[in-house]
Amino acid sequence: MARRTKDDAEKTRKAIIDAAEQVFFAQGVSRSSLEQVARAAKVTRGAVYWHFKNKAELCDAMLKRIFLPQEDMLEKLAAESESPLEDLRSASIHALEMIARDKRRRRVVTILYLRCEYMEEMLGIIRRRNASKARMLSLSEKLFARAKALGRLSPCWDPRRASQALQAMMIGIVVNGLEIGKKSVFTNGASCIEVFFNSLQVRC
Amino acid sequence: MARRTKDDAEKTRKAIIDAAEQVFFAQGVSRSSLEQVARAAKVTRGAVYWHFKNKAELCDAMLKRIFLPQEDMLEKLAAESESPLEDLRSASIHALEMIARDKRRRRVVTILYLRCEYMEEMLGIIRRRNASKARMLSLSEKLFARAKALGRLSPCWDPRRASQALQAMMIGIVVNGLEIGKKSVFTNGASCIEVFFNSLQVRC
DNA sequence: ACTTATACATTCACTGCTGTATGTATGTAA
DNA sequence: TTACATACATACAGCAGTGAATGTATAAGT
Repeated sequence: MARRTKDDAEKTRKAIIDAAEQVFFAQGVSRSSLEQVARAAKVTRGAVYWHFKNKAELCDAMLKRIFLPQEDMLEKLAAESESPLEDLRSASIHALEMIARDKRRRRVVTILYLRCEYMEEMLGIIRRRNASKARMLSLSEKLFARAKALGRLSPCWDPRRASQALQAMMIGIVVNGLEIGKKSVFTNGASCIEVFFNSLQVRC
Repeated sequence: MARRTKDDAEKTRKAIIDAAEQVFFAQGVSRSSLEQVARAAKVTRGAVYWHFKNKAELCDAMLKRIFLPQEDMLEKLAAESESPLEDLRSASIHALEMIARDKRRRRVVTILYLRCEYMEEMLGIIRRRNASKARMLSLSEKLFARAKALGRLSPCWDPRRASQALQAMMIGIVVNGLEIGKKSVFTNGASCIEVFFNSLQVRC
C-alpha cells in the first residue's frame, strides 16, 4: 500500500494506539515490541515509526487520549460551590463510575499503574499525574474548608485531613480495582465513598 | 577468585540482592540488565547466574525478604480481640510506620508497585499480594463486626463497608506515599487513619 | 499534467542482553 | 593426598529489538 488520505492516516494512527493499548495491557509495556504492536494494528513497524518517534512517544499519545481519575474530578468541581460536600461526593462517585464504565480508560490506567515502569521517559506523565493530584488535593481542601465554614463538616475532621483521606481512599479504590480487575470493586468503592461522606457530615 | 566458604557465598548472594534493589529501584526492573546488577554487587554475571536462574528468580528472592504492608497488619491482629477497633487502628498505624521507617521495605515495595510490570513471571508475587489482601479484608471485616456487636461501631458503617474503606485508605496512603516519595506522606496518612477511626467510633 | 510531500513498507546494520558452556581455583570429605 | 563439589569468572553464540535508510505508490497542490 502507499499513501492514504489524511483521514486514512488518522485512522491508522488511531489503530496503532488502539493496538498498543491491547498489547501493552496484555504483556506490559517493556515486554511488548513495536513489531507486535504493528502486527496487532495490521501495519508494519514502518507505519509505527512514521507516526511516533519511539515507544515512549506512543505511550504518551496513548495516555493523552484519556482522563485520569483526578482530572475527571477537577472537571466537575468549582471552588466556590455552595454545597461543597455534595459536590465532592458526586465528583468522586462520578470519577469511579467513569473508570468502571469505560473499558479503554480502565485499560490505560491499568497500564499506567501496573504494566509500566515509571522512569525518565515517563517524566511527562508523572508530572501530569502529580500536578492533577496536587491540584485536586488543594481544591478539595478548599471545599472542605468551605464546608467547615458552613458548619457542615464534622468536628472530627479538619479540611486538610479530610482532603488527604479522600484522596487516599480514591487512589486505593482505583488501584485495588485495577489489581483485582473486577468492576464490582469500583461499585463497592463508590458505596464506601458514600458512607464516608455521610460520616463526614455529622458531629462526633 | 575461586571458591569461597558457605558464609562467603551467602554474603555474595545478599550482596547481589542488595544490588538488585538499588539498580531496580533506580532504573526499573526491565531496563536493568543482570550485568548492571552484577557490577553493582562487585561480582560478574557468572555469580548472579550461579545464585539465581534468571532475573525473575532474583526478583522473587528480593521480594521474599520483606513483609508487605498487609502482612505486617496480619501479624499484629487476632480475630478474637476484645478491642477490635483499637487493634485495627494500631495495626494500621504500625504498618505505615514500618514502611515509613524501613528504607529497604520502601524501596522494594516501590519496585513492586512502580518499577516493575506484573506479568506471568510475577505470578507468585501477585498471588501472595492478593492472598494477604483477601485475608486482611476478611479479618478486618470480622473485627468490625465484633466492634458492631460490642456497640462500638458507628451506625453509619457496616462491617463490610468499613473494612473496604480501611483497605482502600491504606492502599491509597501507601501508593501515594511511594509515588510522592516522601516519608511525610506516611505520617500524614497515619493521622488520617487516626481521625478515620475516631469517626468510626461515634454514632451518626 | 507535473511535481512534491506524504504515508507507509521493506531492508539493514547495529547493539545489548540473555543463557550457556567452559575454565579455574579453592574448600571439603575420604 | 586425591577426588570431587562448589563458587565463581570468562568466553561465546544467538537473538530480539531498535532506529535509520531506502523504496514506493499515491494524494495534494499548482
